[in-house]
Amino acid sequence: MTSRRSEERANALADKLHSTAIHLLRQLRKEDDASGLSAPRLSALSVVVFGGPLTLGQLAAAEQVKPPTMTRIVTGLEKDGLVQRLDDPHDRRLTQIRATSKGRNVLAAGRARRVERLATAVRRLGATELAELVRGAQLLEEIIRSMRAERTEGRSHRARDSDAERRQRRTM
Amino acid sequence: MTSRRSEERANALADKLHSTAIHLLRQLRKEDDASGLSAPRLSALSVVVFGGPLTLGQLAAAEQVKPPTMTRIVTGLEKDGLVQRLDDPHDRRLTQIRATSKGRNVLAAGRARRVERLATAVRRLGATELAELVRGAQLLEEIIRSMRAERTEGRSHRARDSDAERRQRRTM
DNA sequence: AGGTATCGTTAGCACAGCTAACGATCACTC
DNA sequence: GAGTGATCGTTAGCTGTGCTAACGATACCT
Repeated sequence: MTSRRSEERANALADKLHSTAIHLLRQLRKEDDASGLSAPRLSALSVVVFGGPLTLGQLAAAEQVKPPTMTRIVTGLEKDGLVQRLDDPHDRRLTQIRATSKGRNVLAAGRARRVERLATAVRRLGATELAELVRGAQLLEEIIRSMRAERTEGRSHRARDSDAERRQRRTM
Repeated sequence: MTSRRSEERANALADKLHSTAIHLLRQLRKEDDASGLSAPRLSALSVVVFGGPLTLGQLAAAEQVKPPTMTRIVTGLEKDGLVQRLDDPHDRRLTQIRATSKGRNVLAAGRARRVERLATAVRRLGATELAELVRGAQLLEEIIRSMRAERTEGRSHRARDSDAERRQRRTM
């Protein structure tokens, strides 16, 4: 039973999370230049490094991006010698993406640099606040997971049928 | 006294906040098509609506963006009839940006639509969890504020001197 | 073998971010 | 008052990210 009151609070919170995420990323983007890696590239590289070799399609899905977009990101990373494209011997349509040792090194450095400012600020928190923020991040992560799930199941209860919706459905 | 242990936790948290923000915005971006307003435009419009009339430069600063970028965003909003450019009678170099009534209406609708998915997910939380998330958002907001402040003061303790740093300093 | 599906790429669009350079205006000084 | 320098917004041009549409290559399946 969602009361009028708690619904408003949920809306306000959603709104704040939205703008907060925007501003956080705008701040962090400023550190990108230092590592020479943009956010999408850094994020993709991270998946490749930690997620082992995987196909371009899998990588695109993991990053919630369409294949053409990931093609370009990988091309950029490859040009910098951070990842390799490898032919899959079993299915030659696939191209496996693997991190090079340079990629692993750069990731460690770049990632550290990128989060440094954030981590510095986070370190100023007391233990209690840190725990609270960890909890908040955890909740937000679950929420995002549930949002993603919502997109592929139980669509019928959703009323509107915008372009975005149709496109989404088409590409499923 | 920052222990080795808590430093690691801070790094891990910073890392998680980073990727979480990326994924949250990627999800929300999918709703943009529905409102016809991209995230930067929606955000700028929001500032104009709630922050009253303000100059383009102030708007750019508020959105942490360079003036040329804001010029284009405002041009787009103006083309859609959501904001107006007004000459300042006291200083004719300035252009005041003001929201139209259409802009106010569209903001309400678009903003609601954009956060709808997020709000829906948020509403599934229990009261306790909601409070926890509110607290987390609040902490994160403060952290971002402190990050921004750090950029303009006490720069000396920062060791590296990258292109990004230099550019930042130059444009201060 | 032939048709269909899948994968990655290419081409082409829109948008957001930046710097550099410029014109217009203001403010200050001589 | 005239000139000099600062400030504001715009324009031009670059890079990068995201998308769809269309295509070639390969695999699968009957």
